[in-house]
Amino acid sequence: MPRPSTPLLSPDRIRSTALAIIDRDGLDGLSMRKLAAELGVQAASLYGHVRTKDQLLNDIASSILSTVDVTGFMVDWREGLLRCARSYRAALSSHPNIVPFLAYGPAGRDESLQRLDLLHGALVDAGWSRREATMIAAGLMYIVFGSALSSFSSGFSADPADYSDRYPHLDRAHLLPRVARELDRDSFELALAAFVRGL
Amino acid sequence: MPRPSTPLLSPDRIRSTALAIIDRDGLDGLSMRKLAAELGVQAASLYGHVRTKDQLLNDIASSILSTVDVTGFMVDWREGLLRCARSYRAALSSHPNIVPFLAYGPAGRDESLQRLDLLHGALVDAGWSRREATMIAAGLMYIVFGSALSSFSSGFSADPADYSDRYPHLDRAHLLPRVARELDRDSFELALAAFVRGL
DNA sequence: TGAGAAACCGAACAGTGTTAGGTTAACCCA
DNA sequence: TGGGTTAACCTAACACTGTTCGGTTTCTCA
Repeated sequence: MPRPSTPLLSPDRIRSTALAIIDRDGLDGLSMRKLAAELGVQAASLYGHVRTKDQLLNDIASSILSTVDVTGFMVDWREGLLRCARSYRAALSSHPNIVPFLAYGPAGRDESLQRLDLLHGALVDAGWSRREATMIAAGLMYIVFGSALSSFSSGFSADPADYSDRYPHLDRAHLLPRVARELDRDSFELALAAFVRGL
Repeated sequence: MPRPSTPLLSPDRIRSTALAIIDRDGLDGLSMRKLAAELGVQAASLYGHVRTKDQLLNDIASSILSTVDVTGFMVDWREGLLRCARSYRAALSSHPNIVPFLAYGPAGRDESLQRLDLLHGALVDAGWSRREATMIAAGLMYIVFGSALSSFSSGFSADPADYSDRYPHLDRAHLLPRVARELDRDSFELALAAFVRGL
């Protein structure tokens, strides 16, 4: 098939299909050939619209992070931290399979930095020193990314019986995926509340 | 070269060489052929000592995590949390390039679970409910892993000039790798202290 | 001394991201 | 209406990756 009448590919379609594959099959489940096949196309054709796979993943990540909301900082810096962290986590946990990628490379993404910059400014305005503001923002990111990694409760999804005898103190209930989700959220809320309260 | 008089390979030698490559070249820098070459051997020979690359990485991770110290819980649960978190972070940050691997797969590693179990038991003994203990332990792991990801300060190591104009609020100082290390540690300590204090 | 296992190697398989070069259709301008 | 340019796709290939199969040699143990 040479040049089709209406283009089959567009950066948007590529990104959204790639994200769908990641959501469905995990980060390792995405290959350029598979992505191309899903788009009804050969792998090489993708490179007319996308510079590299890494760039594609970065673009996807950026578009996810762009949904993070840092407004509501004008009220109160504590409230601002809480909202920002919750919004960040919501964005990440809507596509958990891409989090390992974020955790991988450098965080030099524009979206991250713009939001970090806003956060930093708001904290300085609230009376913290620049250094303190940087550390508080970093601490917040620790909790957000740590909780999004899903290596914890969600990582346990094996047979609870395997664990119960070997780790007597661990509550078996949280090994069930359904409970794990909820517990993960509650753990995040607890960590966030404790962190902000302890400042 | 057929069978040599004294074996060239051993699981230990393979693990330590692999870890050295990871430390030097990053997680992506480790391939079985490169590892074999560094050991003066062909890639296929590795599979007589190691089941799979993933298993090798898991073993390396386990040996790193085995250095985490969870003693000192008998004094005080707060002190126990602090020590455990610091020890955990020290272990991770001694080999930062392997952290993305830990952040990736499920945390079903024996070393992780044994320590989590001890932590959990100590918290319950201190009067927390089982559910609370689980969430506190999770929160602690969020901070430890979040801070070990190095996607933050260490991820910025580009030219500070690139950032200063676009993100006016961000302190440029932390873009220097030397300062970043220190700032990362301080951010971790601040987050940890705030978290434990806020409980 | 002989059997069997242990340790390594060469070659191959299926998969990966990516590039070079070719083919055709759509578009724009004369 | 025709001709050249360009955009969009393709096939084929390259250099990798993890892993397996079968073979060769040497060591170990009975």
